[in-house]
Amino acid sequence: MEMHEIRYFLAMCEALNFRRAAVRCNISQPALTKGIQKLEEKLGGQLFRRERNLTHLTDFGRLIRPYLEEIQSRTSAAQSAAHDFLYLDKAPLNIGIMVSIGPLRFTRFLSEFQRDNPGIELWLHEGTLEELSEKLMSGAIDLAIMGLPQPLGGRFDAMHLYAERYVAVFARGHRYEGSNQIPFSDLVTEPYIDRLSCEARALVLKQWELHETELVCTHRSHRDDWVQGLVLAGFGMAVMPEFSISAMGLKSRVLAEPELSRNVSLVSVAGRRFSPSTAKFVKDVKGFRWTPPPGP
DNA sequence: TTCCCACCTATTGCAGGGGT
DNA sequence: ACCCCTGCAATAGGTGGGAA
Repeated sequence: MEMHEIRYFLAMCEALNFRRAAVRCNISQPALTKGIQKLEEKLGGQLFRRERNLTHLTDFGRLIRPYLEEIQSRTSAAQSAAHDFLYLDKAPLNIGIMVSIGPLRFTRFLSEFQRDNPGIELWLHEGTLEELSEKLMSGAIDLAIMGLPQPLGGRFDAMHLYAERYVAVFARGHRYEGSNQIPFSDLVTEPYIDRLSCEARALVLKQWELHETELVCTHRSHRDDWVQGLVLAGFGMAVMPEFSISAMGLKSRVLAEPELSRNVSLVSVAGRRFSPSTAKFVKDVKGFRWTPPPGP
């Protein structure tokens, strides 16, 4: 069954006249007749009773009509959805965000992006490095924001956004408050709260080994909000990227000897063509000033 | 694997004609 | 005069083969 045949049929249902229906469809009357005949042939029954001024739908035609109306309605909806997607109106955009990345550095960008692109519906998906890599490959997400201790290999392109240092976080009144920075050797004597989703976790834990000190780990969690809550409650200190701190009242100092940092990047699948909304996001990310100029 | 071209087939629309 | 159908030509679309 062809779409134009359905269109001709529905025009005939309205006009109940071959000539007038043809005018509505912008075709000649014989073309419309042929179209209706084709449809009748395909459906196996007569749709209209041809009686000059009394041309009308047969019982068979009345039975078929709602189904073909449904097809036309769905087709219009599909065309409308396609238009919205291509012209960035109600266009979905799925972005993966690594669990260890805090919203702090993104709120200004996201606010500008939403203002400039009100038609793009942003969906944020949280996940680990492995989970987001898999979702990128399967197409479940279009882009991912990842913190990378080292460059990604394989089929991925990574666009550098900003670098962030790792800091020690602790509660108010902790002895660290008196220092500008905390050397690792000073870290290993404190009760530690283990961030299981941290991509630098192995590097951090190695410090206890290097300093031949026993690790006193009071709690372990995949969730940064819980880790920060536990630190605030005085259970111990934790190590995390500086822009991942979200809890009010939490204190932090930069880690030193050695310094530890990571690159936050926008990751996409190499060689894969972007959808319009993805292309716009990448363009805006490129144009955004991720590292603010040094203040006065 | 992709692109281009030639050839074949199907579809569409116009002109004209028959029936009422 | 109006409504619908038939025959024919133009056009669009599909297929297969060859080149890059």
